[in-house]
Amino acid sequence: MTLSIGQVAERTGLSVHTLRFYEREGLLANPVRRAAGGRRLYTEDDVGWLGVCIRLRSSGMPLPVIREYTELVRQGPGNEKERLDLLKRHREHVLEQLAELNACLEVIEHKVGIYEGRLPDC
Amino acid sequence: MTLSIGQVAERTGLSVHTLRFYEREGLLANPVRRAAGGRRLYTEDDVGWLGVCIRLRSSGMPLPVIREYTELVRQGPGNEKERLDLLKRHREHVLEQLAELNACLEVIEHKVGIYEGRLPDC
DNA sequence: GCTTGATCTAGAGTCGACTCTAACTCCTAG
DNA sequence: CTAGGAGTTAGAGTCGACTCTAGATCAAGC
Repeated sequence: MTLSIGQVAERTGLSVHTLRFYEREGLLANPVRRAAGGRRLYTEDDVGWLGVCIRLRSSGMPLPVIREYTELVRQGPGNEKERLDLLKRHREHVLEQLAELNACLEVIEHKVGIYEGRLPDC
Repeated sequence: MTLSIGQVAERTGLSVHTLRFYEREGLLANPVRRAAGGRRLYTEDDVGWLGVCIRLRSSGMPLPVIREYTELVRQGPGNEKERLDLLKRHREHVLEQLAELNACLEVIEHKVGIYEGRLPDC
């Protein structure tokens, strides 16, 4: 079973523009198949991979780094160490973001506390 | 005691360019004082406020919204409800980001687990 | 007085990540 | 057989947030 670009857009929440853009940027693990006539045919696997990309993006991984990771995957077995390194580096980055966000949350909670009159103003 | 733009840059981690840019964008609660000769003189209060701005920014608040909040603060007492609304809206946004980041972290941990051989590949 | 380094302004440039346009093709329903 | 909607490409445009440049001024040490 294959999906059109419009169906994939609906499923992933990405626009068709963005899907084509991501493809041009080399973010897809396997080249997207084409129907006679040149239209893209996506598989469920493609959608799954896009899901991973979306997660990596939304956690702040730049497109070039996602491409790098994609290329490692595309090359097949033999570079697991590099993939692991890349993921671990990103994990650190995510943990830093979580810490920073929590610090921000504290600032906000504090101010909300003040404005709700639960805390003395400073 | 006052600080030069360079000293504030050092303390906040923002560049002097960014400090001037933020001022132009209306992100400072009080207008920055000037020395004879036109140089900026920052107070500790200014640095404190910049710290808040940095936190709001790093948690994804767009500059125009920070300006909006700044303007409410600048107007003085009487608009606490609006400030509170704005902060609460942002708090929701931060909580969503935390949830999303945690979801990303799970994906990453899962993949790391696979590459470390602790999990069966899928 | 002279040099050096920080600061000033106005405005231009950059960068990442989309987002859209134009001009065309293709498929389906009526 | 034709009208409309979805798809195609190459390339241009936008947007947010900086980041830098040019050319001038200022303050401190020699």
